[in-house]
Amino acid sequence: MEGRETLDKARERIIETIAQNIHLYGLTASAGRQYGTMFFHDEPMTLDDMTEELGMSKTSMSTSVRALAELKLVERAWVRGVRKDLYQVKDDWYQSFINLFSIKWRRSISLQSVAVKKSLRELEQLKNNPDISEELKEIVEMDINKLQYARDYFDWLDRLIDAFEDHDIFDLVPLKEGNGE
Amino acid sequence: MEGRETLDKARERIIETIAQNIHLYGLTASAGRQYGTMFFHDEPMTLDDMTEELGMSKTSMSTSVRALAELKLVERAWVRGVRKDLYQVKDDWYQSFINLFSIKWRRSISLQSVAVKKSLRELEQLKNNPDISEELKEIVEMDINKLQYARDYFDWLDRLIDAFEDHDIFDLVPLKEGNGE
DNA sequence: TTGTTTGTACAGTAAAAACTGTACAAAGTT
DNA sequence: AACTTTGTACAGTTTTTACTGTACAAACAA
Repeated sequence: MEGRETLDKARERIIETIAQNIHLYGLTASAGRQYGTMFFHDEPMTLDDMTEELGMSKTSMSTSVRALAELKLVERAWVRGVRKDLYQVKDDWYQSFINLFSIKWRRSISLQSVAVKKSLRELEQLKNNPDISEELKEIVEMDINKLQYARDYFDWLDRLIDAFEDHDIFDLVPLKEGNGE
Repeated sequence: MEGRETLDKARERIIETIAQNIHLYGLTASAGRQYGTMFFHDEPMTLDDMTEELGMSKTSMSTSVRALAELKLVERAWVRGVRKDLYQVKDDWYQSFINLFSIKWRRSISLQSVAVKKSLRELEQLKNNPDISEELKEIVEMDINKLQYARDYFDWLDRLIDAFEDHDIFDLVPLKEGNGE
């Protein structure tokens, strides 16, 4: 087999594997293919480059590169003399993993915490209402327990993400040597 | 407002919030609603109970409870005298979080590691091929570096999940008091 | 055995998501 | 100013996913 062919096959395998697994980041296989392509492309790429490389519409390239950028998997680059928007992958994968939590999980936890706290307040008040039956009160108390558990859990998740963001996680799970942490 | 009504609204808010956020576990909103319903339902539920409660087909309940069980968010329960399959939520949410990584992430990491190692082997061999041009060799060496980085990253992720599974993570990010760890 | 209950495979349908092409606004160029 | 280039909003289409209903196999009951 020709050398360049071997190289391309080796790359293609990685790109396709990324495409098949990036759903863990809530992204589509196409976005994954785009990411993988940029990963091996050593210069920053324009939307037209991606259209060319992936054979998809420029509109698609625009929307999915946006999704990648929102998760900070790629970033814009500036090269003098180039007017088109340029994108390149952010090459710190550890940070990208952390960003998934900082961005997607943090938002989700916040929404869920708000809901839990609101329901908790309502149920605490209901519990103290003297008009409710003993039977209902017992159910309310059980639900309060469940929601307190949920509140603690989301608080823990928040602290976990703090530990990611502060890089304390690397004390517990160290990088290999020579990884520059 | 009637007491029972307050309770139901408080529950409904939580169930809907779970439904809107369970995509982080790769599950559909319907599966989230099913999970939330079971969370507040103190007895284990049958597929027919769920059909009743959620107004969806039994087939749907069957497939989505399967997805929930695969992620170990719910488990089967046995109650003497009941012939139907019974399901209940697993009430350790910390463990459920860990299970997400043990199950979904671990599988994904394994697939990606295999691909990376395979491509790495091919490129190492290509690099040592004396017939390739100097130009190509340089590209190959850069790709090898990238794949070594990827290999190290997946190795780190694997060790991170080990730390989750071994509960070492709770040394770094402790539970609140009274959470039974 | 025959009859009943229960879960799910499978085919078909409905709904949602991904993708494309056109059209246009914003910014740059001459 | 007029013209060009670039990114994206939006409408329409294609593809995928979620969901339903039927049919049936497995397990149990009589």
